[in-house]
Amino acid sequence: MNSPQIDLRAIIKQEGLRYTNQREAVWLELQSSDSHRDAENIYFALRQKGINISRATVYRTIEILVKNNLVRKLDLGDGKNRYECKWGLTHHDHLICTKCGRIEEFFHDGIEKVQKEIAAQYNFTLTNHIHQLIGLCESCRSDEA
Amino acid sequence: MNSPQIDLRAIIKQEGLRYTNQREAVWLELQSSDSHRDAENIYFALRQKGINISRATVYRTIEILVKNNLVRKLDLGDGKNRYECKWGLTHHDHLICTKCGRIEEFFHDGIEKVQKEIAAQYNFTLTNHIHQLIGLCESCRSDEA
DNA sequence: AATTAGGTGAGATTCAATATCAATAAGGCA
DNA sequence: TGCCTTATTGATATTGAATCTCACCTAATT
Repeated sequence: MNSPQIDLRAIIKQEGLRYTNQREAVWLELQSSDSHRDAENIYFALRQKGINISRATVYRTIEILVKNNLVRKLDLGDGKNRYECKWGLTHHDHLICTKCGRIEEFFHDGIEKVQKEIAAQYNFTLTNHIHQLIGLCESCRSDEA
Repeated sequence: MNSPQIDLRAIIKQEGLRYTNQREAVWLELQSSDSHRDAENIYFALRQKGINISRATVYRTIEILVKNNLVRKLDLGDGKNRYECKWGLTHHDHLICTKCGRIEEFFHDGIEKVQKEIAAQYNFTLTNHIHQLIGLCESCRSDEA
């Protein structure tokens, strides 16, 4: 399921922004992997490929992608944001192993529905949610003790 | 339901730590309000009361309280951790208004159960979870144009 | 009271993320 | 195509929460 060509150029234009090599590069880099990467990781990956880009631009571009719903920002609680390309992915939340950092994705329709009910009950208009199950994965648990 | 006297001294001792004025002060300050406060807020509140304490000690003490399950650390995604005194509170998660910062608390037994099921399914030992519903509260929604 | 090991505070340090601003390049137009 | 306007970029400084350092202080035991 390789990127069925999202037209980033069109999206960027629609926002009244300019389509630059750097913006394209960040988008391609994010698309190249389905893992949960931080900004520094993206930055180094691009530099290593010989692409001239600065941290500032990486951060700025990711922000544009997030705002346009192409990329999801994750806060795993370790002080740095992670990003995952949303393209081709269905919605999911995360299970996180505190020891090895392993991340599993889960989805539960019932929870999604209940979330909406709760929001309605409190008169909130839901725009987002964060749901992370935190613990030890199987192999890390057996390592303990 | 005012603090039915948790014996912080006993807990601190049991940890092999010393019971100091600063540690007591941080605990009392956290107990004095049921809102979601950051470390800086606690720090200033104590200083304003004439208590001599440093940021380092505030952070260190809160960490002790968190480890001993007296205080809950919240990451609301704005770069600073918030803390809430757990004493007398039942478990709950949060609804957060992105505009005014208002925080509502919710609890749903069904979700709690499903979380455990999901963890079991992935062979994770659950130690914690983060569940935040993010959006606009009623009044902020009507403010929007 | 003396001892001693843990605790504290002021300030330095870390680190992710953002701001600054001169230099650069995208994209419309002639 | 070349020019011009203006958004964008990049090197660097800056921010801000949180942590570290280490000399001084104090709780707690004898």
